[in-house]
Amino acid sequence: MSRSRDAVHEILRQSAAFRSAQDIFTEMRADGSKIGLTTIYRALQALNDDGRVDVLRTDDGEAVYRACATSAHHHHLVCRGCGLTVEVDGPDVEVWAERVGAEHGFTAITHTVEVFGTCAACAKG
Amino acid sequence: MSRSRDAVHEILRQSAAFRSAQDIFTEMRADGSKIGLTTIYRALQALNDDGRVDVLRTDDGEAVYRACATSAHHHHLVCRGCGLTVEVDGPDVEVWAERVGAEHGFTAITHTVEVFGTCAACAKG
DNA sequence: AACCGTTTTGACAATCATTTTCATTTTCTG
DNA sequence: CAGAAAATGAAAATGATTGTCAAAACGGTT
Repeated sequence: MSRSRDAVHEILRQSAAFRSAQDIFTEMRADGSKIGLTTIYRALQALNDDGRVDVLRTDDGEAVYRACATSAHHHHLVCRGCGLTVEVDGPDVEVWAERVGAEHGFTAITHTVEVFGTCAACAKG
Repeated sequence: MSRSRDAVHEILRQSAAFRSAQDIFTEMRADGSKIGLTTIYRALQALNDDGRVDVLRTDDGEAVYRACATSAHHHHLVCRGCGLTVEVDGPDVEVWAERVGAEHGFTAITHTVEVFGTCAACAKG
């Protein structure tokens, strides 16, 4: 529901990179929208609750969001330069995480795995 | 150098969990120290620059620190209940990350991998 | 011990992302 | 269309972190 939420979702769909709330706000305002920053935060939170967008934290603690193609469990390969993101799979990693947890008596294992690098385009400068 | 920095380092050494700046501040003040919060932030930053402490972000974006036993590359298995942390190794994961990056033309690959779970003690309640 | 330049420290203000509050507007539903 | 419920935006409140700056602690030197 809600027009704003769809608009925010749409912005994310059109971007291959993770985007911050401020970032989305700036783009939408530039496009003539009168949306408020608060609404964007609410939309992102709702989209995330519904599993429609993924969120991760940058090194400086800012939350960034992305509309991923799949809702299945996956990881990200993110370009440090332009933010270009590729969704990747890591069956071995899933198994490893479970095993490591079990070996130390931990249960209800979850994990976060993100891979960073410089994409081919950015490497050229 | 600096007394405060050693004091902060010492607090971390005595904890198996990741700790926040505020958290460390509260403990030191309770112990009678007159240290300021600013100094703690500076100490943590310096210790991190020197590679003496690891840092990671909680889900709500707070930075938490830990003095790890090894300075070599490793990952963490963290208890969601008490924060108890075990340093773990994942050779397969390193290889996987490199391969995934290379497959997509990315260079200068790095990665973050953290495993969360409930430790045996916390599972008992 | 008194002196002096350097480093460290801590109180306080400033920043920045995010959340809350609250009154207004929009959307639904009957 | 009325009236209730949900959504919105502006502005204030939070909370972590950083910047500022003057006071305090050091270190080495007479």
